[in-house]
Amino acid sequence: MSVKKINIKDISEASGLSVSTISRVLNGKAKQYRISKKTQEKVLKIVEELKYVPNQVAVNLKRGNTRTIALIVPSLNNPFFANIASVVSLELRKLDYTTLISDSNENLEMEKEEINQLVARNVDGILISPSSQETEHIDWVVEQNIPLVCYDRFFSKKHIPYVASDNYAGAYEGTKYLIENGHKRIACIQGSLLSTPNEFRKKGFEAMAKESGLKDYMITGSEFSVRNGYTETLLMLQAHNKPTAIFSFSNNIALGCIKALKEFNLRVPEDISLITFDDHPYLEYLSTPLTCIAQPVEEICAIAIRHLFDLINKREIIYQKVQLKPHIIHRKSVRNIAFHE
Amino acid sequence: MSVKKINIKDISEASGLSVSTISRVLNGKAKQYRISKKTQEKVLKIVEELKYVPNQVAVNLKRGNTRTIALIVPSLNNPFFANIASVVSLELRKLDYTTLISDSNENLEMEKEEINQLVARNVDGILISPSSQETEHIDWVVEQNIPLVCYDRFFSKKHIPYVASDNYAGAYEGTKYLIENGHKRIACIQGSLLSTPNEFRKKGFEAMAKESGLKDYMITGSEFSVRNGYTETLLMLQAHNKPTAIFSFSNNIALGCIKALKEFNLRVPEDISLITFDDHPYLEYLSTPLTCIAQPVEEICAIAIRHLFDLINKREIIYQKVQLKPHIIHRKSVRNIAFHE
DNA sequence: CTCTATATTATAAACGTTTGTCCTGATTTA
DNA sequence: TAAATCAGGACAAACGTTTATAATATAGAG
Repeated sequence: MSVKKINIKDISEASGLSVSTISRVLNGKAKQYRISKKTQEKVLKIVEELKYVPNQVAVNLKRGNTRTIALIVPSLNNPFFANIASVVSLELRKLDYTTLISDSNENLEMEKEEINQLVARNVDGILISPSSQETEHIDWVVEQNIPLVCYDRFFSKKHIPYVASDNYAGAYEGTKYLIENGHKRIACIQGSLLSTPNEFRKKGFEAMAKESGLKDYMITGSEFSVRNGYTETLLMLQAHNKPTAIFSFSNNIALGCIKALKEFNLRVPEDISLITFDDHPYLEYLSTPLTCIAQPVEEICAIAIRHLFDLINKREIIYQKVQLKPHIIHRKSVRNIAFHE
Repeated sequence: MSVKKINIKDISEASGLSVSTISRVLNGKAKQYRISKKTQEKVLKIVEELKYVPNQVAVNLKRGNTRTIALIVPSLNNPFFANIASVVSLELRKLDYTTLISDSNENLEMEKEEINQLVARNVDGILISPSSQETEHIDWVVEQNIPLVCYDRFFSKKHIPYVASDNYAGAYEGTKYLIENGHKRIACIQGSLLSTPNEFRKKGFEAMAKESGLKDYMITGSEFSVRNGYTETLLMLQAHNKPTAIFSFSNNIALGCIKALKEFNLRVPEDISLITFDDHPYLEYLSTPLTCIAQPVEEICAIAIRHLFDLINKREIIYQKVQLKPHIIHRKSVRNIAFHE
């Protein structure tokens, strides 16, 4: 039953050829070393028969690379990142690379541990959406010449390549849209204060607010989670003057928001308007189809991967910082109240 | 800038101790080999200073195991599996194992390739939701004594451990619920014909149909996808006598279903009732909160992991087949039409 | 028939660890 | 005082590959 795992030496013995010959035909170096057709066929035949597949661990050790890219996401439970994980792993597979998906749980310590693991495992590159602005562990990676690029979140103060949405523009436009629809009392529910997307979304919002003379607004919340969206909404609904519109800074926040609104029997958009960052297939079929600011996920992944491979292949690399414009998907959750009050 | 990756030999030289001593203190075998406190501290200090982290590739090669478990999902874009991926990777991390998530894209060839890769990479175990009933590649894994357990989908004809929902019971109960609510014309939209969950859901449905004398039903569809749900719904809505209820066999199918229903301006449940397999956070907030048959995801993951580790640790293992009862979450998408026609 | 090319395959070092075994002093036992 | 024990650590083989280099055989040239 239990067949010993067969290795290249077994093939060598079974064929009467040396291991180097086996290795060479298996690695397509047959002509380079002028190995006869006959020998090649013999090798291939035996390999086939014995179902030999080279031990990648040994190969990796010898070659020093692993054809593996690590993808660190803050949370796989966030559909935005699940989506990214799916896209990235499919893309990388096309390039014949394996993806190692790591969930840092929005936790710096876990992230550090993971980075350690990943470096120890000799990954060829790292794609990361960092959970904080702390960079010591990241610097360590870079020092070792391990290619690393940030996606979605990045380090504002470091020269580390990244690709992200233009969150400033997204928030700016979203806010503009709200204001154009007559909203004068707007509440933002933000996510992790430490993340760059949040920082820029906040700035974009504030810029538009300032520009249009909006005074009556609040920015609250502290986590990209359902719970945060829920409790913050609950809180603001009990304040003396409720906002006429809520700007949610992520899909999970929006979900919490909707939950709270429903419990309060508030209709969207009749009683209150809602706009959120991040699209999701279900958004269109909610009791009120949700207007959102959609990020160009596929493009972000594609460019991040390209940058990473530029690094891996040591191609001429300009200091890469890319911001992609998100776009508003208009659905039904924002009401025009310009003439209603 | 570019620091050469430091290895155990560097530590040995820097400390004037032999590599075996370094290795031993790092692996907690200090007392076993009676290494003095002083030496231990010295080693630890230098390791700390130089930020040495052992090359896992070499460790793996030497030890023959990788502390890595592969999780093969048919599609990460399916929230059900994304959820599983998240839960499994978090659980495994607690056990100090790394998870290698692989997306087989519902595609047997890809699955085979991946299994090859995974075996070549010396994973310590495989958790798989197979994309077909073909088992040649699986048998090959088992022959090599690589622990493998199926989750969600499995092989009906093989003695391979699995843990899944009791899909028969789920469909049986779901159908019963529909019938109790007066539905006499029911359409099922099924998923992949090759998958066991689909097989049992279909059987459960048919059993209940037979038991209650239901004659007027149809079973259609062939994929666990949004598109399948969409087109099948479109088709059945154009038939001469529309069903009064639709039983969707997965979340993605339901999404397609909802989309088609909306395009036809059909209200749920006033015009047509809908029930689906799989829960999802958004279901509660859809224009009609969707009644569903929820699978015990966390339990499935937990048990699958336990079985896998039983195998890994060669514990006494009874031929393990586990089916967990799903439960109906009652929301608003099924209408009682018992007295309406 | 010897010599040089040329075609083909073998040998062995190296990748970075772990670990069984051996070695050296020092201390204790008898 | 010789033998035995023990503390502390070093050596070197092994894991399964890849690859530079060496080796051998064959054939054609002269």
